[in-house]
Formats: sequence, structure tokens, C-alpha cells
Amino acid sequence: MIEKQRVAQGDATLYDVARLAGVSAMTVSRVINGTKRVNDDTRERVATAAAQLKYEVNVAARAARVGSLRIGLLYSNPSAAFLSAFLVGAMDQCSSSGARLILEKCEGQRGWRDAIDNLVAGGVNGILLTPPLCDSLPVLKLLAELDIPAVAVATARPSKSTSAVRIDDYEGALSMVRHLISLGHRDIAFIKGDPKHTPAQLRYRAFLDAMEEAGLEVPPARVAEGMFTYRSGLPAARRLLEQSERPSAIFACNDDMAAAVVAVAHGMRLEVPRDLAVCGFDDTPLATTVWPNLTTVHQPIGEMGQVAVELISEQIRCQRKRLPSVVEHRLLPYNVVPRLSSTRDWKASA
Amino acid sequence: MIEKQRVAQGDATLYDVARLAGVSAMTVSRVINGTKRVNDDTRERVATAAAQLKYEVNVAARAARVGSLRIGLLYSNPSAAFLSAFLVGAMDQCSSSGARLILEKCEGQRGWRDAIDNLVAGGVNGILLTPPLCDSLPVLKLLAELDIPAVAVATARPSKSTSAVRIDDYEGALSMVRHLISLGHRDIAFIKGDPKHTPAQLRYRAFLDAMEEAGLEVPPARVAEGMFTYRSGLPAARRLLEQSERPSAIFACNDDMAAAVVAVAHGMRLEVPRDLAVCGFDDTPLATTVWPNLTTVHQPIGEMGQVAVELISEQIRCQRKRLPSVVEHRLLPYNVVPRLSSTRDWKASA
DNA sequence: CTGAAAGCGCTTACAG
DNA sequence: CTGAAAGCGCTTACAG
Repeated sequence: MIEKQRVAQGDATLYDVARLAGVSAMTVSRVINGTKRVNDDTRERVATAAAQLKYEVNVAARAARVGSLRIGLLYSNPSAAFLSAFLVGAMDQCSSSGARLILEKCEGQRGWRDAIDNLVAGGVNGILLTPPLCDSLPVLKLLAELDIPAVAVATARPSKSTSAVRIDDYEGALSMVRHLISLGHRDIAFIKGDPKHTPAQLRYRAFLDAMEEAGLEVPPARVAEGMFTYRSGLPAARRLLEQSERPSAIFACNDDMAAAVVAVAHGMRLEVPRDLAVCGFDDTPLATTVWPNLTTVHQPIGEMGQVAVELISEQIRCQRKRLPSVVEHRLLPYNVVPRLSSTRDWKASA
Repeated sequence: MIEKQRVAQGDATLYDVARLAGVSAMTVSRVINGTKRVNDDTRERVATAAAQLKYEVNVAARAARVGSLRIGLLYSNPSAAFLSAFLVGAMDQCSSSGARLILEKCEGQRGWRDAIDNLVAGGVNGILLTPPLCDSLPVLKLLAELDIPAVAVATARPSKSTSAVRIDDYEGALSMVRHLISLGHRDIAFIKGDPKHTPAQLRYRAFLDAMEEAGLEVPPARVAEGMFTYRSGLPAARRLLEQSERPSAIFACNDDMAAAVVAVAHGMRLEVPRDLAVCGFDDTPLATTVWPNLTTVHQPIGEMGQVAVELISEQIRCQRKRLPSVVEHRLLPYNVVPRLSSTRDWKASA
């Protein structure tokens, strides 16, 4: 009973593994890190020994020797939903690699300068950029000048010189429209997002292309302007719904505006999805908070956090060894999540 | 230019400080940790030297020696808003103390057993419990049996045997009602939360007490049942608003239901706050997503994360030294955040 | 109250 | 391909 916890696991050290495998600690280290060449035979023996002892590297000890990676995470738009999902993934990766994640929020339009100063003063070796900072040219420029590696997260405009991890906004929106069409919708309206944001542009482009692909018209009256906020979705929805002939579905450029559409429809005594299908983009908690829940496009945000940490770590390692840094763009799979707000046979599922 | 980053800071080691202060490394260590007795004079010299060199402890090295703390964070209700704010605070504290935070989500009703097993297998030394897990007797019992320290976060029913960090739900709700009354409201309705949740009970109790304190009546028709979800807030709001004489304000037990009230009011052509004041509790992102933004009670969630890590670390240290563990309950300040949804002179601020 | 020695678990050169 | 030695920066006993 006593010492139960300590015995649980993680007892074995590199030396225990070395002894059991009949090799030197050095060799075990090499196998663990999989970096230098090791005889296949030896590798096998070490691996078996490690597995048998349930060996786990002591990341703290490794960090003490190597100098642990300090990864800065810069965020501005306090989208709690995005941040928490991202943090879960990023922390997970940091935890297992012994890196430290330093959060820095940048406030206001010009706040990014101070924020980056803070991170640099804190000694970070690389910085993760979340939207919309990841698309800011001045930010990327400053980081390049400081020679600090960066990874752009969920950017829609990946730069040639910066690593990035994202989904394909264009394809995501395309799939969503196809989904609506497959449900039998022919008259689909769209609410645009902030025209300055690249994802908004891509999603709109995809909407038009998907409609054209299906041979469907998009009269100007079927497109409304929005700014990504719930509030901006209110008048946009009114404009689309107060026409003599209503569209059968509205695709809003994000969940906030889709939620606003639902609210307006409700106020007009329209039942969603019976009288109107509604869908959004992002799969924020709002999508499952409002009623009916929103059909939307889901991004694997947690996985993006993991990958972002991997990418930045790799870049930092390259920099330390004075190797040329490798810019890598990773595209992760999105998926359309059908929920009640666009359900065809809604009585059945209600 | 070269090596710019490395020079930035964090260069100085314990030995540099020792040399400059003319003492041994040991003494510096003692001063840094502030634990054992050190001559005031010596302490001063060391502190000055440390400041001059901008010395920072290398947490990795310390962890290598001491064995770093592994802190498990158990969460179930995926309230992204709460989680992200909490993580920011908790990570911050972990970062500066060199602890590792291990996240574990528990799915389903019985998932907590597996989740705790996972954490224990992962070798955590203590566990942070977020709501609603923090109020689960079986969970607390299992942890006690395993002899793993725990800290309950945002619990409304702090246990005598478990450390906790929280705000005073009762006082928070009391303040909110007083706020509404100070705005001139006399006929205030309430939407209850899930009756199984202790915070819901406390907030309702506070509502009744505050009304009584002001000599105001609360007829049964002014109280509606809710379950904390947006969806449950819809019929509750309808019930309260479809009476011949409407209340002038509705206080919902959380933000989700308050948002539902706004939606229903809007559907009935009632303007918030002109025709009806609405307020919630928690200050989730939803409060600033919907329009008008919701007046609500804010919890310092980030700070709760910091404090939770402090409390659990202290407990783990006690356990390691086989000292009796100190149960500590920390009450943090909440505050009422007035926003447009309850603004008296709403034209002025719109 | 203060210090000299040894070691946390791992990795970086340097040899073979 | 493999190993012996030294050291990362700090702290734990053990002395004085």
C-alpha cells in the first residue's frame, strides 16, 4: 500500500534499460531518440528491454541537458472555444516532448509588438501564431527580422516562408454547399464574413463555385454582408428572410452568424429546419448551444495544436544546428457535421 | 547580431550568482527557495546579485533533481470557455514552477473511473477537479483511497477534506439582484438551473433572499424551471413572458439560458433592455456573442487555475515529506459585469 | 547559519 | 556502430 504511486511506473531509468539490454546508456539514448545509426539487432534488444521495464524518458532530465524548448503562443482574438481546443492539443505535445508553452495575449490593434517583445524577453525559441495574427504581414516580418521561427495556425493564406497547419477552407465550404444540395436545396443564400479575412473570401468563392457546379443561380439578393459577429448576422438574416420569396437554406460564413439567423427566423415564426435550413462554419460551442444545433464544418483544432508544436520544434532544432529551416505546410482533414438545423426529415430526429 | 537570442536572458546560473555574491551555490539555492533560514545580510547580497544578473531558475534542472510535479486535470463538461480560461491560468503557474499538466477528459456517466485510472497510470501526483466532477462524492472517495491529493475547482459544496478554490455563488447572485434593484426593477423573474447542481441552488436561494431583503414579492409565476441549457431556457422564457403582466427583468441562472431569454423576447418583438432587462451568470463568451451583450457575474477563472495549481503543489509537497496535508479553501472575488442587456438608459449607450 | 561533495537522468562531444 | 567520460543546473543529505 505504501509507495503505491511511486511504483506505478516511470521507475526505470536509461541505465536500467542499458543493463537489461547489455549495452551502454549511450546506445539506449540513441535508440530512444531514433536519431543516429544503430545496429538493427542492438536496437531490437534495447526496444524490448525498454518495453519490458515500461521505460519512459524523464523529460525533465533531458531538458536539463538539452535546454528545453520554450514555445510562445500568441493569441489575440479571445475565441475561447478555439483557444481551449488548441491548448489541449498543444499542451499534450509539449508535455510529452518536455517543451514549455508560454501564452501571450495581445490586446488591441498594435498590441502584437509588445506581446512579441514580452515573448522574446521571456526567451522563447519559437512562436505559434493563431488567427488573425497568422495572416499579419508585419508580424511575420518582425519575427523574420528577429530570426525567430514561427508557425501559422489556421491561416487561410499560408506564406511561402512560414510553416503552417490548417484545413482547406475552400474545400470545407464546397462540401457544405454540396451537402445542402444533396438534401434537396436549390435556393441557397449566403452570408459573407469580414471581407478582410482570407477564410471569408475562400468560403464565399467556394459557395459560388459549388452553386455553379450544380447549375444553380445565385442572384445578388441571395448574398448578404456580414462581419463574423452575431450582431452583424442579425440584419443580414433579416434582409435575406424578408424577401417575398425566401431561400430554403442559408449558409452563414461562421457559426456566430448562423446562430443569428436562427434567432431571426425564430422571431419571424419560421421553424428551423422545417421552414429554413441553416448552417455555419467552425463548429464552435455556440453550434451546440443554440437550438436547434447547427450543422457546420468542423476543424480538428486539437490536432492542429499538436502539429503546430511539432512543426515549431523541428524548426527550432534546425536553427540550433544551423541547418536551413524547412518550411512545411500541413493540411488537416475537416468534416461536415450534420445537425438538426439542416435536417431534412426533421420530425423524425427531433 | 549572432546569438542575439541566447544573450537575451536566462544566461546566469546559480553559480554566477554565488560568485558575484561571494557565497556558495547552496546558499543561493536556499535564498531562491526561501525555505531554510539564511542570514538577512547574506540573503540581501544574494538577492542583489540575482537581480543584477537577471537570474532565473532553470526549472528543468530543478525538476531533474527534485522530480517534477505531475498534475492531472480532470474535466468532463466540455465547457470550452471555462476550460480555456482555466488552462491559461493553470499553465502559467505550472510553467513557472516547472510542473507538468496532464489533461484527461472523462466521457459519459461512468467515465471518471477510467479517466482517473489513466491519470494514475500516467503517474500524476495530484488531480485538479473541475465542475461537475468536483462535487462527485464517488470521485473524491476514490481519490482518497488512492491517497492522491485533489483540489476542487469552482465547487459550490466544498468538502471538509478537500482543498478548493471558488467564488461565492450565493454572494454573486445576491449582488446581481441588488444591481437590478438599484436600476429600479421591482418585478424580477428568475429561471432556475439544474436542481442537482449546488450552484444552482445557491443562486436561487440568493435571489429569494435579495428580494426579501428589499421587501419585494416573488409570486410562483415569477419563477421558471431550467436545466442550464439554452434549449431549456426557451420554454422557461416563454412561460415568464407570455403572462398578461410581464416582469421588468429576468435573471437567468446562467448565461446560456439568459441568451435564450433574449432570443424569445426578440421573437415577441420585445426590445432588450428597453422592454425587458436580462442577465445571466458565469460570463461565458456567449454573454458577449449575443446581442445585446449580457449583464452577468464574472468569475476570475484564470486566477482560479493559478491558485488550484498552487494548492495542489503544496499538498503534494506535504505528502512527499509525510507531513499532514493542509486542506485550504480559497474564495476568490467575483464581480457583476453590467452590459447592455440590463442598461437603464439604453439609448444613451447603444 | 553556511559549505563541499555527490547525484538527479539524460546527452554532448570525443574516442575507438 | 558503440562506449567511457564529463557535464547540464540544480538540490539533497551530511558536516561544520
